[in-house]
This record gives sequence, structure tokens and C-alpha cells, in this order.
Amino acid sequence: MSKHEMSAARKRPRQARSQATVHAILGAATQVLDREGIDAATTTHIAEVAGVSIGTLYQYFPHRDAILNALQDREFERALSLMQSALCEDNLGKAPRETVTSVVRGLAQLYAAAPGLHRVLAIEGLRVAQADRVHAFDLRVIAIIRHFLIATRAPLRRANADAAAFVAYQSVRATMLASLLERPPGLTEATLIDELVDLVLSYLVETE
Amino acid sequence: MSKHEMSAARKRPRQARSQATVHAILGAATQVLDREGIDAATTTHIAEVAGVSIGTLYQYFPHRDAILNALQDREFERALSLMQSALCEDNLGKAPRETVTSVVRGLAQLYAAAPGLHRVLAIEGLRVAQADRVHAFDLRVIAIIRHFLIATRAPLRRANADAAAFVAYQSVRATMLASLLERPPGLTEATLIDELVDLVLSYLVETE
Amino acid sequence: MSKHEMSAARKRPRQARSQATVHAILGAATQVLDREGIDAATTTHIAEVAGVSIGTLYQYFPHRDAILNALQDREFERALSLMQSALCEDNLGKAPRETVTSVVRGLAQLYAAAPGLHRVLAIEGLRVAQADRVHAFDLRVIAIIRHFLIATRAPLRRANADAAAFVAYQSVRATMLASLLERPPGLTEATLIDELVDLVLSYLVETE
Amino acid sequence: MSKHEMSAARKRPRQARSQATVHAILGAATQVLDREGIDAATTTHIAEVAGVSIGTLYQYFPHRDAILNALQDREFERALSLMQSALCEDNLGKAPRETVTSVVRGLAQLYAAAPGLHRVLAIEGLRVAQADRVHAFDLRVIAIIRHFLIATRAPLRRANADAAAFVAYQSVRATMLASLLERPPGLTEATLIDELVDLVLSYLVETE
DNA sequence: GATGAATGAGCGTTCATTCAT
DNA sequence: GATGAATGAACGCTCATTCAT
Repeated sequence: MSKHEMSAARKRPRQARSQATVHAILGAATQVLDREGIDAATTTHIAEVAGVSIGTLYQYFPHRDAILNALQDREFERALSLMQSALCEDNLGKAPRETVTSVVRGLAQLYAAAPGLHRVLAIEGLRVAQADRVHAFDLRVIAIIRHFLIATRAPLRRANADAAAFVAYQSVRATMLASLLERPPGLTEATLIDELVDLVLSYLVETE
Repeated sequence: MSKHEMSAARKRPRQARSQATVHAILGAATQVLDREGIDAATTTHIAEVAGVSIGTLYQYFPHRDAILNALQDREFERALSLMQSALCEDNLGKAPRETVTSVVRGLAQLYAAAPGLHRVLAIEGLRVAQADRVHAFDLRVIAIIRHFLIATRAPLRRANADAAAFVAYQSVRATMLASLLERPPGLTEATLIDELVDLVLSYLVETE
Repeated sequence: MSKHEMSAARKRPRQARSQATVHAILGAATQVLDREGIDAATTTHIAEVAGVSIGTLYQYFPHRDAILNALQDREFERALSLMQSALCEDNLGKAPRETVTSVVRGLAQLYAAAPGLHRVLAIEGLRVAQADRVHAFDLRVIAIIRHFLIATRAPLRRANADAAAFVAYQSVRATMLASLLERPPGLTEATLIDELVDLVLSYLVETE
Repeated sequence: MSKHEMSAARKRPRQARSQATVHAILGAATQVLDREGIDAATTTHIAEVAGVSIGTLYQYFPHRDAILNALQDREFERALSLMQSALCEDNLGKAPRETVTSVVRGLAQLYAAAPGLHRVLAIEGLRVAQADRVHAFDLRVIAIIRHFLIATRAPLRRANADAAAFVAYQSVRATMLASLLERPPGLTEATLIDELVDLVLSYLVETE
């Protein structure tokens, strides 16, 4: 441990410990959800796996849903930052296929890392109580995509950028999740990526 | 109701009563799921709304999940018969846009009739225990679509018919559900249908 | 069917039918209890096996326990008539071993015919609500045995005939049931009978 | 309580609390079973009488039967230790009547302390699901008795030690329970003990 | 802060019993 | 009389949450 870290630790010993505890709980929740599913994700079980008491868990999360929300937020942020890097201004001039491929491939990696977790997060995202959170996330996704669509030099086929962004994103997201959960015939991960890239490209971009 | 059905109904008044009760329970379940969500769909509440006792409910359904399954099956069958009529052999020569439009429009009607219910059925379909049921349904959908794709005279762009069927179906299904639940900016139902038809057409069919 | 029987049947057609129904229900109850145990002996299941409706069952038995009571009574009567014939006045002069053997053997047959049923009846007999019925039966058993003990010419060892009757009867009954349910090592049915006869004889009778 | 036990208790106050709760639950269960019978022994009622919530009850017992099993085990162990001390090697030379009397008297005390409980435990022991537990207990009882019978210097009448042990034990056990539950005429506790001692002695031992 | 024993609302389910047909 | 659809009290059990230590 470097001096810098030590002084930081000494300055806020509670925060450092706190963060470690929060991290352990979220890690445990992720593991439990991914491996055992949502029915096994009781507060008691998550606390056990995290190696903390149930009382401690409730000191960091006001209720069970707050844990799921935190996990959801983490994945939301990962997806957003992924898209933001792929669709940033520097890439406006790249070949459309290259750009789309990098987004699709990134999302595929995200999902494949923990399919069970994303299954649960998809369920969670469909609950009525989550509507606002999901909506807010979707608006941010749409904004990123629309912003890129409007600025790109590629010849676009869609007039309604908002609609196009929504349709493209939902199609990729849902097909990818369904594919991961069902592994349907003739659909390896590579094939899936190719198909989704084609789907999005042919929908969005003028083919010469 | 055909004469045959009528006479059958007259012959067994008890069965008629039973069917009315089953119908009431399924109706109540649909209503509860659509309006109040899955957490409100307790056996007690469904029985209350159906106007029957909890005991009666259990005389017709062995357990709570059997009710959800019955509802799921009903929607599965509706979706399948919808696609089967739109993608039947008689329509092989029709303009692709017309065919795709009729499928997308049909699904849109199905979903719009009870978006809340389809939200819950989507959740239900994501549960691990439901994997086989969903998989079986998906295989039937894929079979119907693939069969049409292979037989149609329209110039196809996809080599892998299975993959194409899966991707097209999942994209339409999920985007439609998400749209209905979120009503994102610039996406009326009419726009959505147009966009999804374009999505599917440009993905599947050679554009001249 | 003889004329005599026919006229009897014509005179009371309802009673004949009734008796057949009662018989069917008791037979079904016996079968269910013996083969499937008390947990399977729901009124619905008994009615099913009897081939009558649940409504009919309740026309002949006011409540579930009445069925068990009827079965219990039947076995009570069988045991009593068994003992009565073995311990009747005609047998007062027989060799004690012969008399005891015939009682023990008779009880063994009764139990072996339906061990599962007797297991259930033993459970039933232990319930608080059954105390009076069991007590009444025991008093009749004791009376029969005591009557024989007092009258027999065999040289008795017991001063208290009531106590002796009770102890002898309970010992035989319980050991027999336990043996049937557990089949303990080294205890075939024949051995069991020999041991119980020895037990009773050495307890009751002066050995020369 | 030994020093060791005390220090262990002081070291873990939580465990002390837990043990108190377990004790309260078992005490409540004993009381309910003894006074109100098995039908009143619902989890809710036991928890109420114990002064704890239903949730607490389930923190210590995985299911209702585990409570009954714990009680059964306790009585099993008491009976076994009783017999073991009475039939230990030190007593091999004692007068048979003395040895048998101490066993019978011990069992009588055990049963008389809570006749209602033993009534229920007898019921419980007769259930099919309990067969293995009861069988295991019976084998231990038989082993203890047989071991003594084989080693004793008293002149035995029985060739089959296993059978003799089983018959003697079942006879004493069942007669005692029946007597306690029915209090039949002419059978005080003292008389009962005398009769049972005579029963066992005359069955097992050569009378001079 | 950390602990984990305690809580209790609420769930899914069973089954003896009733009564309109 | 016979039927069986309907009833609902009551059960065993779970698990998110609280709070005294």
C-alpha cells in the first residue's frame, strides 16, 4: 500500500471500508443473480455470500430493490459508456459497418459476461415500478444514437432519428438476450453479431 | 358457436358451468396482470376479482403458475395463428411489404389489446422455469417464418433462414413491447409499425 | 337370486341400494387406508375409489370421522367375536395353550389381513376424541377375558382378573401391531405367535 | 451446570439466547401436545405458547415435523439411558425382579410425567414417514436388552433373545401407555407396575 | 458501525363440508 | 336420492425488514 493510498485511507477510513462492503454486497448480488437466479437472491443469501451480516447489508442499502437498482445502474452505465465511445465524434467518419460492429460486439460482450444477470435485469426492467428508471436510460441511449445519426456523414435512410434509434437499440438488445438465453439453432455468437450488424445497417444506411 | 358445440354444451350443463368459471378466472387473471402487474396476481386476488372462492380456483388450476401458463398459451396460440394466416402459402406471391405489414400489424393489435399483460408474460417468459415453454414456442415461430422465407418468390438477402427468422421475430416482438410500455418520443403506433416493417424488409429482402 | 331375496329386495329397494353404497364406501376407505395411508384418505378420494360422488358419501356418513369410526367398529366387532368364540363356555375345559393359541392366531390373522389399516386404526384409537370409544371396547374385551379367567379350570396365577385381562390383551395387541409394521430381526409371524402365547401363558397360568 | 458449560455460555451470549428460544419452543410444543393433543399443535399455536413469532420458530426448526422429531428424540434418549443404567453390566448379578422392576418403574415415571405427550409420540411413531426413526430406536432398545439377557446369570426361558427383547419391550411400553390413557378398573399405577414386572419375569425367567 | 435474533404480513395450498341443480 | 361445483377456514412456510445488543 503506497503512502498516498494510506493517507487517503486514514483520511476517510469509514468510506474506504464502506466502499469495500458495498462492493462485496454488489459482487455477491451479481454472483447470486447470475448463477442462482432471482429466486435465490434473498437479502439473507446475498449477505451470506458477501460475508457480511444482514444488518450490515441494510446499513448500505435501504431495501432489497436498492441492490438490484445499483446493479442495474452499473450495467446501464457500462452500456452507455460503451455506446458513447463507439459513437463519439471521432468516429463520425468511419465506415458505418465498423461503427455498428463495435457497438454490437460491445453489447454482446456485456451480455455474455453474465447472461443470468442480464436475464434478471431484463425481468427487473419490465416491472412497473422500474418504468421511470428504464425510460430515463432509454432516453439517454436514444440521445447518443440520434446525436450520432444526425452528425454522421453516412447516407441515412431514416427520417425519424428518434424512432430509428429506439428501434435499432431495442432490436439489438432483445435479440441478443433472447439468443443468449435460448441458443436457438444455427445461431452462434459470431453469426448473431453478423446478423444484427446487417439488421441495423440495412435499416439505417443507404445501401449503394 | 356451431350446432355441434351447442348440443355438446346442452348435453353437459355442468361442464358449461365449469367452463364459465375457468373463463372467469382467466379473465380475472388477465385483468389483474394487465392493470396491476405480476406482484398483485396472488391467487387470493385473482379469485376475488373472478368472483369465486380460492377453493374454486384450485379446482381448475393445480397451482398458481398453471394460470399464467394458460394465459401464456393463449397468447402464444394467437400469435402463431396470426403468423400462420399471414405467412400461408396463398400469400407467397404477394408483395413482401404487404405480407410483413400484415404480420407486424397483427402483432401490434395483439400487444396493444393488453400491453400490461404482455409485459407480465415477457417477465414470465424470462424465468428459468419457463425456458422450455418459450423455446418450444420460438421454434414454432421460426419454423413458420423459415418455411415462408424458403418458399417465397421474393428475392432474399439472408442465407441463414433460421437465424433470420429468429432475429426478425425477436426484433419486432421486443421493440413493439418496449414501445408500448414506454411510448418513447416520436413513436406513435403507426410510426412504429412503419419502422418495424422497414426494419424487417430491409433486413430480409433485396431492395431493387 | 332366490325368491326370498327378491322379495326382500323389492320390499326395501332403497335400503338394499343404500347398503350397497355404504358397503362400497367402507370398502373404498379400507382399501385406501390400508394401501395409501391416512393422509390419502380424503373424503374426495374415498368417494372416487368407491365410485360414488362426494355428495352421496355425505348422505350416508355425517362427517369424515364417521367413516373411520365405522371401520373401527367393524374391526372391534371382529376382534370381540373372535375372542368370544375362543373364550366361550364350551372351551373352559380345553388346554390353556390351545385356547390362548386360538386367540393369538385369530388376532394375528385379523391384523395381517390389513396391516396398513390397523396401523391407521391404532393411530385413530390414540386420538383424544376417540378415548370413550376405545375405552368402551376395552371394557368389553376385559369382560370377556375376565369371565373366562374366572370360570376356567386352569390354575391361575393372577389375583386381579381385570388387571390381568387388560395387561394380556394390550401386550398381545401392541406387540403384534409393532411386529407387523417393523418386521424386526428374528421375528417371523410364526415365531411371534409362539412368543406371545408363551408370554400370556406364563403370565396367567401356573406352570407345573 | 459444569464450569465448562458456563464459560461456553458466557462466551456466546447469542447462542445462549438462541438456546433459550429453542428451549421455549420445545417446552411449548411439549405443553401443547400433552394438554391439547396433536391437532392443536399447529406451528402458529406452538409459537404463540412459546411467546415467539412464527418466523422465530422457523429459524430454529426447518419444518413442523422437526419439532416433533426433537421431542421424540428427547424421549427416545431418556428411555434408552434409563434402560442402559438399569441393564448395565454392574447389575448382571442382581435379582431379576429387582432389575426388571427398576426398568418398568423408570418407564412408568417417564410416561406419567406427560402421558398426553406420549400418546402423541405414539401416534407420531405410527406414521409411515417415521418408520425408519422408530425402527432405529427399537433396534437400540433390543440391543440393550438382548445384551443383558445373554450376559445375565439368571436362568432364562427364551431361546430367541431378539424376539424376547422385542416382545417384552413392546408389551411393557404399550400396556403402560394404554393404562395411563384409560385408567382401566382395578389398575392403579402401583398395580400396573407389579403386573408388568410379573409379566416380563414369568416370560423371561425360569421360575423356581 | 456491526450483528443476527426476532418479527409478522402475506403467500400458496388443502380439504371437509354444503347446497343448488 | 345423487351429483359435483363451490366454499373458506386454516395450515405450513418465506423473507424483507427492524432493533436491542
